[in-house]
Amino acid sequence: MSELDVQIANRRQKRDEIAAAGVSVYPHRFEFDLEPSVVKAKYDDLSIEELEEKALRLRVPGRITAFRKQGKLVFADLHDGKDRLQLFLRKNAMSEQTWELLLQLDLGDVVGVEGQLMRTRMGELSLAGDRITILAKALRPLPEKWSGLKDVELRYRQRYLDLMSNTDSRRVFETRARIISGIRSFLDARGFLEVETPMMQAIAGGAAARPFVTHHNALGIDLYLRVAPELYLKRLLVGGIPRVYEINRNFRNEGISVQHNPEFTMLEFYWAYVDYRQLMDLTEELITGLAEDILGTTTLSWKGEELSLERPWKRYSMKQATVELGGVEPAAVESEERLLAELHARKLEVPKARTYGHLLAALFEATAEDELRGPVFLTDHPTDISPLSKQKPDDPRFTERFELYLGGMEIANAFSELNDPDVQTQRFREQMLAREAGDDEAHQVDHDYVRALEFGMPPAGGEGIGIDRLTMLFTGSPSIRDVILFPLLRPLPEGQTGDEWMVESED
RNA sequence: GGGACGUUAGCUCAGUUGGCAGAGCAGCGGACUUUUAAUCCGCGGGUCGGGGGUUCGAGGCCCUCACGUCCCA
Repeated sequence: MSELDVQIANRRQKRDEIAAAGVSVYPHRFEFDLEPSVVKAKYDDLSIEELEEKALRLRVPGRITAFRKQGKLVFADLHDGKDRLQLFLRKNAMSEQTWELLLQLDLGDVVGVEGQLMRTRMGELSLAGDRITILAKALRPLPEKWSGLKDVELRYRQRYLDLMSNTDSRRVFETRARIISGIRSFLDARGFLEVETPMMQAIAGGAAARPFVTHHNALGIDLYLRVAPELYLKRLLVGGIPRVYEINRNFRNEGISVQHNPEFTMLEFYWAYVDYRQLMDLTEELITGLAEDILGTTTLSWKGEELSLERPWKRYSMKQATVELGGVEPAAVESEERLLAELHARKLEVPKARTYGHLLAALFEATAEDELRGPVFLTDHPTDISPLSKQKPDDPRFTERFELYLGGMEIANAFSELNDPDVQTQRFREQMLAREAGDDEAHQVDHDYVRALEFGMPPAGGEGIGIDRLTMLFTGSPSIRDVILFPLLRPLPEGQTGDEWMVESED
C-alpha cells in the first residue's frame, strides 16, 4: 500500500465512523449566514470589546485548510477560496459528540461551523465554534499548505487543486471575469446589442485559420467549429442592428503555445457608420478604462517591464513599420520583385502565395513584429491578406485595417468592413486561388454572405479583441494556459492517471 | 517538426565522482486551553515517469517511449 493509499483509507474509515454515528457525511444543504471572506471583510475592523458587545452568532461554511491543535483547544482555518477565517474550538464549549467529530476531521473537509464571532488574545478575528456540521468529506489529501501546488501540469489538469491552494490563481480568474463584465458594460452603455451566433458553421469563414471539423448525424453533413463569428455578425448589420457584439469561443485547429490555445475567447463587435479610425479611439478608451477600473493604473507590468497605456498610442502602417522598425530600405517594400529579393537576401522563408501582400507581411513579421512592444496600432495591411477589409481610397494595394500590439502580442484586429458585394466576390475568388495554390488558411467562399451584402450593409467598423491575451497582460501571466481554467492538454496515457486505486475499490 | 530542460513520498524539494533513497509539510501514535508555516516526543510512508542497455553495482551514464515546460520553425 502506498502512502497515498494509506491516507485515503484513513479518511474513508473516518468517514464511515462518522456515518456510523448516524450523521450524514454528505448532507443536502447548510443554512448559513456568511462565507469566511465575507465575515473577514465585514467584521475585521471591530475591536474585541465591540465584538463582545455585539455577541454575533454566525453559521459559516468552508473548507478546513489548517489545524493548530493544542490539546483541549483547536485552532483551524476555514477557507472559501478567497480568504480564511480562524476557528477557535474549545472542548468545554461544545458537546462531546461535536468534539469527537472535530477530532475525526481532516484537512480538506468541507464543514459548516456555528458560533460566536470573537477576537483572540493575538487579535485575530475568529469564530468560537460550538457546533460543527460536516458537509463533505475530503478523501484525498490536499497539496502542501505553504508552497501550494506548483507542478504546472497538475495545476492545469487538476485546476480545482490549483484554485484551492493558490489564491493568486483565483485572482487571475476574477480579473478575467471583471474584464469581460467591464467590456459588456462599456459596450452596453454605448448601445451595442449582445448576440450569440453559430459556433457550428457549414462554412468556416471570417478568419484565416484551419477549422475543426465535426459531423451532424441527423442532417448527414459535416460542420466546422467557427474560427470567427464575423460573417454572422455582419449579417446582423445588414439586418439593421447597427451596433452588435459577441463574446464567446473561437476554435482554430492549430498549434498550442504560450499565446495559443485551440479554443479561445474573443470579443467581436461591429459599429455601423464609422471606420477604423474611430475604432482605434474606442479601443484606446476601452482598454485604458478597463485597466483603470480593474487595476487602478494604466501601467501594466509585463515580463519584468513596465508597459504604459498612456494615450495616444503609436500608429505605424505595416510598410512604415517594416522600414522604420525593421530596418528595411524604403524602396524594398514597394514591389513584389524587391520584396522577394529582400526575403532571399535575408535568407527568410518565402510564403507559398507570392503576392505583394503575403511577401510584405512575411518581411514585416521577420523584421519588425518583435519591435512592437506596444501599445502600437499596426495599420494598413495589404489587401490580399485582408479579404474582408475595405481598401484605402488612395492606394488599393492596402486596406483600412489595424492590429493592436501590446507587450509583443497581437491583441486586436479591426478594419473598415468591406461592404461592396462585387468586390467581396472578387476577394473570395482570390482566396480560392490562394487555397488552390496551397494556402490552407485561405478564406472559404460564403455565397450567402455575399447575398446579404447585396441587400446593402451600412459602412461599418468591426473589431475582434482576444480576451485571453488581454487577461494575460492584466494579470502578468506569461502563458495563455494560466488564464484559461482548463487549457487543452494531451490526455495521460492508460495507466498513468493516478486513479488506479478507484478501479480496485470497485469490487 | 527540431532543440534545451524537467519528471524522486500525497505536496514542495534535496540527492556530491556511479557505492545503504533523504528533508520539510501532510499522515499515524502521544503531550499540550490563545495558536496562526503552533511547539515537543515517537513512528510509518518510494514502480526514483515507463521500457531496454552499460556496469560487480544505476536516482545519477547510454538508448528509447510517454507526459510536461520553454525556445525555434
